[in-house]
Amino acid sequence: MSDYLAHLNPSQRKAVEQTEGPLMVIAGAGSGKTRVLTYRIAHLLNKGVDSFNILSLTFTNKAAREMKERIEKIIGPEAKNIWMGTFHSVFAKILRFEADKIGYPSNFTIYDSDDSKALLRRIIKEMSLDTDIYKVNIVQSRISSFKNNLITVKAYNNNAELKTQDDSAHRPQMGVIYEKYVTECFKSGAMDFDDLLLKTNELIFRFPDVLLKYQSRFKYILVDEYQDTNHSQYLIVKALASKFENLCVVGDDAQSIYAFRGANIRNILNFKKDYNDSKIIKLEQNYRSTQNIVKAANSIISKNTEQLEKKVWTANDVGDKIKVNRAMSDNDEANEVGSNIQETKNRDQALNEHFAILYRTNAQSRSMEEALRKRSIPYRIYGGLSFYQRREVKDMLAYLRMATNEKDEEALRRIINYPKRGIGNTSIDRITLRAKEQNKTLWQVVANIANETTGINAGSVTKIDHFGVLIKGFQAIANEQDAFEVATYIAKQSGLFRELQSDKTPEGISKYENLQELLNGIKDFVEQENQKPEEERNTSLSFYLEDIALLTDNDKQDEDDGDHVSLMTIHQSKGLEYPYVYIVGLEENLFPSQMAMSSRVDLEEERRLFYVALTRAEKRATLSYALSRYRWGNLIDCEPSRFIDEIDEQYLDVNFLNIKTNGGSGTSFSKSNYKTNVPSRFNQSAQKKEKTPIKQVFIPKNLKKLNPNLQARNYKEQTYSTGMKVEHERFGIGIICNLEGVGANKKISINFTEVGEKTLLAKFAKLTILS
DNA sequence: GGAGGCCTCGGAAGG
DNA sequence: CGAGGCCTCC
Repeated sequence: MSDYLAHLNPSQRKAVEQTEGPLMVIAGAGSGKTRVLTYRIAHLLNKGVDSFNILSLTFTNKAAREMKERIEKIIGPEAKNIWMGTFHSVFAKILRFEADKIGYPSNFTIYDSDDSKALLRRIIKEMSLDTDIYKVNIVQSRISSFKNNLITVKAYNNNAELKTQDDSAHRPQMGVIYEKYVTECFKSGAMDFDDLLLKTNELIFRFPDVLLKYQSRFKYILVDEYQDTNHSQYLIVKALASKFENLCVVGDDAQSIYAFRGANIRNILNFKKDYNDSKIIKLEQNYRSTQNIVKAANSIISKNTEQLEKKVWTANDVGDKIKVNRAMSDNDEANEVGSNIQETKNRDQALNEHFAILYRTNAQSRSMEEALRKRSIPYRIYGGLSFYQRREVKDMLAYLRMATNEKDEEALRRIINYPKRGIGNTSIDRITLRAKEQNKTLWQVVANIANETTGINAGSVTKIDHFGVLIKGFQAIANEQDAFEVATYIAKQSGLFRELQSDKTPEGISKYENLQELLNGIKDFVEQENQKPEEERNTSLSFYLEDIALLTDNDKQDEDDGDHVSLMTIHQSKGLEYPYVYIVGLEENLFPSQMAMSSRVDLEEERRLFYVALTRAEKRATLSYALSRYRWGNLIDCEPSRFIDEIDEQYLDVNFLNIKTNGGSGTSFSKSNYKTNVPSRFNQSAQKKEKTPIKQVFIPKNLKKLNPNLQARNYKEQTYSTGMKVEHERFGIGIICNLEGVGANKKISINFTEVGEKTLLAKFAKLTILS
C-alpha cells in the first residue's frame, strides 16, 4: 500500500496529503473523486490516525458500502472500525444510543415516507380539511422542508413569514397539521427520515456534553457529495467538526441535482466563508470522457450563473461528435435507439453492459423497453418500487414492528385487519376515539379491549381481543428467539403466509416469493451476526429492524448481474459511467421539465441535470427527441429542448437540418424569458384550485365516523313492512314493495320515485320511515 | 364488513 | 394510460 501516492495526479495527491484543517475538494465529473476519498482515509491510517477517530459520511448506502470495500482492500480489517455510512444511518445509531435524553425509546421505529403519508392523510381527514388544497404530498414536503431547516412547530408558529406563505396558499392549518404530526410520531415512538437529522441537532445543541463526546471522537471527518447536503446536515457537520476542524468535504456544484428535496447549494458555495483558513483543491482533469463530450458539457454548464470556477479538461481522444437524432414519435425514438445499439454492438463488438439509456422521467422507460425486447437485447430497468416498499413486504414488516415497538401506530393500523379478521373501519374508528379520550395509544386500547368502553359490539370485541392476544404472543417471543425464528413464526401465525399462498394469480405468486425473499434476508442477517464474536453479536429482531430501516432497493446486492443494457433516470445515473450513453426525450416541457420552466433557479438545476447526463458518457453520447409522444394517454406535439441549442455547435453532429424551432438563434434566450412572477409553486397550485367549491361545508361526513352515538342511531334495527314510505340518503323517497330474509340478511326492495326499484340490505340501508 | 367500480391525478429520489 | 384512494352497494 506504500506506493498509493504514485497513482495520483498532483491535485489528487494534494487532496490526499492535506489531512489537517478544513479542506474542500471540488471534483469535476470523472476526475477520480472516489479514488481520492479512499486514498485519503488510507493515508490517514498510514500516518497513525486511529481508525476509531474517523467519520466518513455519504448519501447512499451503496456509496458507503463501495468505499468500505475499497478501503478494506487497501488497509485490511482495520477499516471496519471507521464510522462510515450515510448521514441517516450514522446519526440513527447515535440517536439510539442517546435516545433517552430526548424522550425516545432506543428502539424507536423509523417511519418511511409511506408511513408518514398515511399518518398525514389521516390527520388531514380528521380535521375535515379540503383534500384538494391540503394535498398529502404538498403537506409532506412542506413539513420536510421545515424540519430540514430546523424549524420546529414552535419556531413555525413564531415565524410570520412562513405562516403568511401558507395562508396565501390557502393552507392556514399547516401549523396545526405539523403539530399533530409531530405529536403522533412521538406518541408512536417513531421518527421520520428528517427527524434523524433534526433530532440529532436537538441532541447536540441541548446536551453540550454529548456534543463534546462525539467531537472528541471524530477527529477527522469526510463528507462526500457535499453539494447535496441540506441545512440540517450542514449544521451537524459544522458542530461535530468545530473542535478539530479536520473536515474534508468533496463535491461538485455543477452536479447538484437535489435542490428539489432540500439540498442547499450554498453549503458548497459558502465553504470558504464558513471556514476561514480553509483550503480548496480542484480536481479538473477528467479521466472518463472524450474531449468532445467534456467540452460540450462545459459549454452547457457555462450557461448557469452561479458556480465555482473550474476548468474541466481531458487528455483523452477527441472522439466522436455528439449525435443528435430526431424521431417522429416516442416509439420511433426508441426504435432508433434500439437499432443503434444493435449496430454499435456489431461494429464495435461492444457488450450490452456498455450501454445506458437515460431519461428524465420513469414513464419514458416503456417505449425503450419494448424496442429492446423486440431486438432481444437484454436490459434492466433501475428504479421503480423498492423491495421494502412493496405492500406484502411492508405488511410483514409491520407485524415485526409491532412485535418490537407496540406504540407504532402506523404498523398497528396496517395489520389490525390484514389478513382479514373482521375488524372494520367502524371498530377502528371507535378504538381511535377511545384512545383519544383516554389519552392512550391505540395498542393500549386494543390490548385491553374487553375492559374498554368503546361501543363496539361483542362479536367485534372478541375479534379485536384475538388480535391483541396474537400480537402479545409475538411480543413475548421477540426477545427470546433470533430474528429469523421470530419472523418465521409470525409469518405463519399471523396468517400472512396462508393469505399469499392461496392467491394463485401471477401477482399473488410474486408476492409470496417476495415474502420468502424477505425471510431469506432475515436468515442471512442472523447468519452474519452469528459469525461475529459473541460480544458483538446481536441476532434480535429489533436489531434487524434497525438494520434494514434505512436500506433501499439498490442495497439489495447483485441480483442476477448478467450482461444487460441499463435503463434509468438521469438522477439515478449520477456517479455511474458507460461507454455509450443515449439521452432521450430532449424536448421542451419534458427536459427541461415543464415544472422547472417558471424559475431561473429550477431551470439551472435542470441544466445541471443535463450536465450530469452528458458526463456519464465515456466514448459516445447520443441525444434524441421526438416530434410527438404519448403523455398520460394523449398524443402531444413536442419541440426540441433548448438544451440542444445550448451545446456549442462544433461538438454536435446533427443528422438533419433545422433543429432550431425557438425562433432563430437558439442561444439567445433572455433572462426574462425564463422568469415569470410566480412566487412559489405552492401558491401556483393553490390559485389554480381556487374555483373548486370548498368541501368544508360537509363536515358531518367525518364527524359521523368519529361519533359512535350518531353512528349507532343509524344502525338501529327498524321494523319495516311492505307499503311503507321511506327515505334513503341518496335515492330519495320510495315505497317498500318487498321484504326478504330475516335478521342481518333482511333485504328490502323499494320502489323509489326518482331512481326506480332497488333492493337493499336492511342493516346498511340508512332508511328513515316516513309513514 | 368488504369487493369492486369510479375518480383523480400525475417530477426526479436519497434515507 | 395506470395506480391507488375513496365510495358505493350489497
